[in-house]
Amino acid sequence: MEERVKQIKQQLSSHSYKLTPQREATVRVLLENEQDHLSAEDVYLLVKDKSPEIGLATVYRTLELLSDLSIIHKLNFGDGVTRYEFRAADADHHHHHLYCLHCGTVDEITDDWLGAIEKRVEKEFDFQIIDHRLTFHGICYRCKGQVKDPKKLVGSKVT
Amino acid sequence: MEERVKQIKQQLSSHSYKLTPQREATVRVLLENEQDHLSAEDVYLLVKDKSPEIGLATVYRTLELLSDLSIIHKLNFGDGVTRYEFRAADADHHHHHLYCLHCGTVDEITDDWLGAIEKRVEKEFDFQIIDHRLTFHGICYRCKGQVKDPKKLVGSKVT
DNA sequence: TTACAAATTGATAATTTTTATCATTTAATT
DNA sequence: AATTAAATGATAAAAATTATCAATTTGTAA
Ligand SMILES: [Zn+2]
Ligand SMILES: [Zn+2]
Ligand SMILES: [Zn+2]
Ligand SMILES: [Zn+2]
Repeated sequence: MEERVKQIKQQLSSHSYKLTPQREATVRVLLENEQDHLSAEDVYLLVKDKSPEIGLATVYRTLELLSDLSIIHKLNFGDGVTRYEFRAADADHHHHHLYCLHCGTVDEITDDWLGAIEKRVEKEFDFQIIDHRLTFHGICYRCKGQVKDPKKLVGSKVT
Repeated sequence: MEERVKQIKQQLSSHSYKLTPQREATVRVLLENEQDHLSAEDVYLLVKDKSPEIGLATVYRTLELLSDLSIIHKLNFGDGVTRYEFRAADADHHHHHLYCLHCGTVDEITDDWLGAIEKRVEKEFDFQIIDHRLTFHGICYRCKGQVKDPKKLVGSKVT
């Protein structure tokens, strides 16, 4: 934790940005909820618990800054808000998501399974891949059996 | 074209919805721009050219309806608006997208390359896949060579 | 056809999320 | 300490989407 914060501090300062108390509070909330996919509002409320003086605009600015520096990732699961999560410190590419259409849970595939497909894309489309997003929409193991007609669930809920 | 419209009319009526003139105009715009990924505003402006009396709310309602019935797909490339495109009439699953971080163009991989990965997901995660979204972010063949430091492009532009 | 009920529409208000503005505060530098 | 730049908080503004509601259209039944 302290190690991660220190590392982020260095990433910021290497681009001439400071790790202000507000930014640090935001970073810590993201680290403490690393397995979640928090919206800006989520982060704001969690930060406010500890540092009630922080403003929403600062949280938005911090998330944008961390995203610009590729310290965190922006995600969108079609529920109207942008969500954020840490990038794996080492991973070049992004893990994958399993989005349950019944309960809304987002599980993760932490490995990158797209290596072979990416090679094909680069070759067949002459497309230089920098990043990717892969999300499966369906029914998670928890909700198995609770859904009569899963096909019905697809549609407006998903982008 | 007429065939597709007729087919959609049947899909609607099988769920007790009517293909009103406004809905038909919207469907035709989507069909005429099938290779694009239009936003609601895009669709609205195009429909308005032919049927100036249509209201924006009706376009939103129609897109939502078509999406609910899985006649069209909602997409999100992180530019703040939801985009729409027809589902391949036959395809069970969705094609993939190549989003150029330099020029914003969206190209398509029309085949589904995820078959093997989906089998793995279903087995290893006990997750029943209904649909998926796969987008690669990078530099398209048109922009090749025009970008000095492609890694810099990743970040805030993308969800 | 006429009468009636339900579905749909258009105009617009309201909501939601995100960004912009700007005066003030904080931090770094001379 | 004085000077400059960076960052913040409050809040206005923008942008996209959804909700409301009176009016219109459509389908059905007498
Ligand atoms: Zn579930
Ligand atoms: Zn994740
Ligand atoms: Zn390009
Ligand atoms: Zn497409």
